[in-house]
Amino acid sequence: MTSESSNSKPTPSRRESAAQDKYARILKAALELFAERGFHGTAVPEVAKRAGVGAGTIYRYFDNKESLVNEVFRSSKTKLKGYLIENISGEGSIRERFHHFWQNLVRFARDNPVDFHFLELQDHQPYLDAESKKIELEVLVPIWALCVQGMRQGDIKELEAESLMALVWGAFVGLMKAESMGYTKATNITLEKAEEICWEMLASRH
Amino acid sequence: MTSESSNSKPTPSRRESAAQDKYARILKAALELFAERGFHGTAVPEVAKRAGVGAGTIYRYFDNKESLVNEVFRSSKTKLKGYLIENISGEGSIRERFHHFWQNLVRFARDNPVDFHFLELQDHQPYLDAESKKIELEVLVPIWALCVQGMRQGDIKELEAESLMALVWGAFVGLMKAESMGYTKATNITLEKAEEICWEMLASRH
Amino acid sequence: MTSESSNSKPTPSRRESAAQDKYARILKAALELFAERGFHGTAVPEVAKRAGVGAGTIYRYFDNKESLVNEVFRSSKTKLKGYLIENISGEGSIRERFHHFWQNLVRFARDNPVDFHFLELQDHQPYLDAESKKIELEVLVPIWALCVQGMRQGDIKELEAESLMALVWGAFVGLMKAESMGYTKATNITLEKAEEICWEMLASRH
Amino acid sequence: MTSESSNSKPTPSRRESAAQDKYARILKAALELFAERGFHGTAVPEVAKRAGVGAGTIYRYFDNKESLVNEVFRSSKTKLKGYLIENISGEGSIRERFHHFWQNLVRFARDNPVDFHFLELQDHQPYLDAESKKIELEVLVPIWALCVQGMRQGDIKELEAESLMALVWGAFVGLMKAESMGYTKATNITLEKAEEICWEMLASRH
DNA sequence: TATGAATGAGGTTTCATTCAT
DNA sequence: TATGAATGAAACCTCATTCAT
Repeated sequence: MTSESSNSKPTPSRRESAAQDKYARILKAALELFAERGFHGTAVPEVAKRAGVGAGTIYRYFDNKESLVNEVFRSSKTKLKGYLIENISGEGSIRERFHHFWQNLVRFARDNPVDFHFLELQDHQPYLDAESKKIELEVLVPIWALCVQGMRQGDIKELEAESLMALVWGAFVGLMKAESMGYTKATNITLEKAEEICWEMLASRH
Repeated sequence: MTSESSNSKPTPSRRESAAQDKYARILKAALELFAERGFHGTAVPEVAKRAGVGAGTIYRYFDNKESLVNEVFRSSKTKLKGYLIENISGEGSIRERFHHFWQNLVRFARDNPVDFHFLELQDHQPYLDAESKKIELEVLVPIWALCVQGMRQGDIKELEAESLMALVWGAFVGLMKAESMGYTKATNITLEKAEEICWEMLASRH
Repeated sequence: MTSESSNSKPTPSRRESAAQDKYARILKAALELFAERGFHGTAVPEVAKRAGVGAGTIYRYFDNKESLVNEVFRSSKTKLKGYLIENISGEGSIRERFHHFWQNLVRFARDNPVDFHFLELQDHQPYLDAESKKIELEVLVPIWALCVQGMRQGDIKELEAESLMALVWGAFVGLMKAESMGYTKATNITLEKAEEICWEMLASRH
Repeated sequence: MTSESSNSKPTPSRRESAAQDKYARILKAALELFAERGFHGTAVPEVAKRAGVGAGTIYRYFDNKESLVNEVFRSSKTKLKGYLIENISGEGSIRERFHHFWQNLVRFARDNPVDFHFLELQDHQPYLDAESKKIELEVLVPIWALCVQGMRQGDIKELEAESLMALVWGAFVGLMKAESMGYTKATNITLEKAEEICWEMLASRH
């Protein structure tokens, strides 16, 4: 009996996976709409419609709209975190590890443009709860570690790590934003040059 | 006796200035709330309350909420434009002119933190009208000119001007955002170092 | 010294006539708008604008919007009354007097289409006050008298006078309404034939 | 046990009929209030209250207030159309068919006084949409056909059909209006006489 | 006396959330 | 469990009326 068979008595796992699918669809629909129109500009029934579920169903998976946006935020941030930690900690020179960081960022933005847009082009502060703020920090930790180690080794400038990170991150976001507004096209070449430029922002001169 | 004295005979200018004052108060209140909660997160009567006027009064000065946010946007962008054009065009080395640009930006963000927050931390695209988009471009023109001239003189890297601008602007915004989120404190020293760092993003190496 | 001279001390009569003019302009503007959009569909400031006066001025001449519409109603009904009483009472055969009545009605509708439209195409009941209802009756009296006398003389059918009047009046209104809706064109010939037809509604057959 | 019994297992049709009932209640409430106070004089929440539903519910069944009034109009006109077509086309003498027409009109006005009042005592032009205007014409077609055929047969006067119709229809409306204003009482006898009188308006004299 | 800017109550409409099915 | 019809609070906006000038 295959899993597609019309089993009239659904197994727990079948049920569970159906629920997981529904949860995922709601999250995806919410992400898309929040990214496009912002939190207050998005109606819950619209999310339901796009997710292909009833409006009431959303409230079986999420306490309320604010809870939903926090889950979306955590989902996107967690995804971002997954990209960023690849090949960044541990071995290799600081330059090499920065290269990985940059590529991770590029990959995330290319693979998940909607998540990226949602995370960077909104002001989430008004509705973020404690757990979401915690995740936000977790994303930054490995980058911060990279900066601090780079400073200790003398490869990175002696400036507050937080400020350096903010400059580099901001530069990347600025480039993506310019692209999304149609001011420029972030080609691979541009992004490679941008990497070099941003590295020079960090690198101490010997 | 100056014209500001409590003249008991109301003149047209008195009325006019009362209206101007009211207009300004509405614009200010709207800016503050839009910056804090976004367009959709702000209710018109809240704006009215903060401006100290009746809800209906707003509609004597602005056609509708969308028109209001566009006027706020134009007001902030125009203010920014005013800051940015100081000492930027014309004489001096590219480095000097970049210094002025950076200082103008810092001054604007310091003098008008709410305008800065409003302009940079929202996604305005959905409601911007043609006139607002025009102003948006006007702000960028002098910076673009600086980049292009710098390239011609060999002082600035050979990369699309739009991308370079986006990187520098983004870096600055990133720093300010980090500060507003409490990650760092953008002291004068930090900002000076940031200027140097950002200049190096632009500067070609001889 | 002409009446147009810039006399700084207006005579009482000058003042009075200025006031009368303003009153008349308000009444006219209100009539036009009420006829076009109905009572609830018309905004008082619109009336003021069309009358070329300030919104507040209306409240110097009329207690409130309801009072205004009643004055408009009385004004139009009084005008109608003036038309209707011409050559109708007193001498001549019933047929001749009916002819005058019909012509009066036609003249009124032709001379004052807006008044006619206002009086006949609205449901005034909800806001008419006692005085207005009184005038409404006054308009009907001479016609009623004509009917009753015609009955006594055996020229008019033996049916309740009120019903006969209603049929004839309704027929005329129906014709005018059909014209205003574009279903037909009430030419002089049509109106003459209509007169004959309506007379036959009333006339007893010998 | 009939299908109207209190079936404890809700069927789609049960839901459907509940919705139909709600739709009908809203339509009825709207008709009553529009007839009484006109379109602009009626507030949507008032309609909701009278229909026994929440204010928001109305917007699940109708796009907006204007759409609601058009549906009410079409509903009433369709009802009227249903009455008017009975026994009017086809066989019988013109006089007989006019008799049916008149009786249909009387029956409609007696059975549906609110619809009649709504249809005749308002100026609908400002908000009628194309579909509503189409229905308006459809109602008139069979009467118009009756007139034209009567003319061909020499039974009806040689006057524009539209004008004749307007006179007769107007006469009837006048009578009903006079009754609703308390000027007269349209008894069966009055109505029979009125029929005869109106027929004479149409009938050609041989 | 005349004005029209100002107001807030009330209009139309939307939407987060609930609950009967 | 899932639905989506229903709701009423609250959104945006209008307008009858007032009142400082």
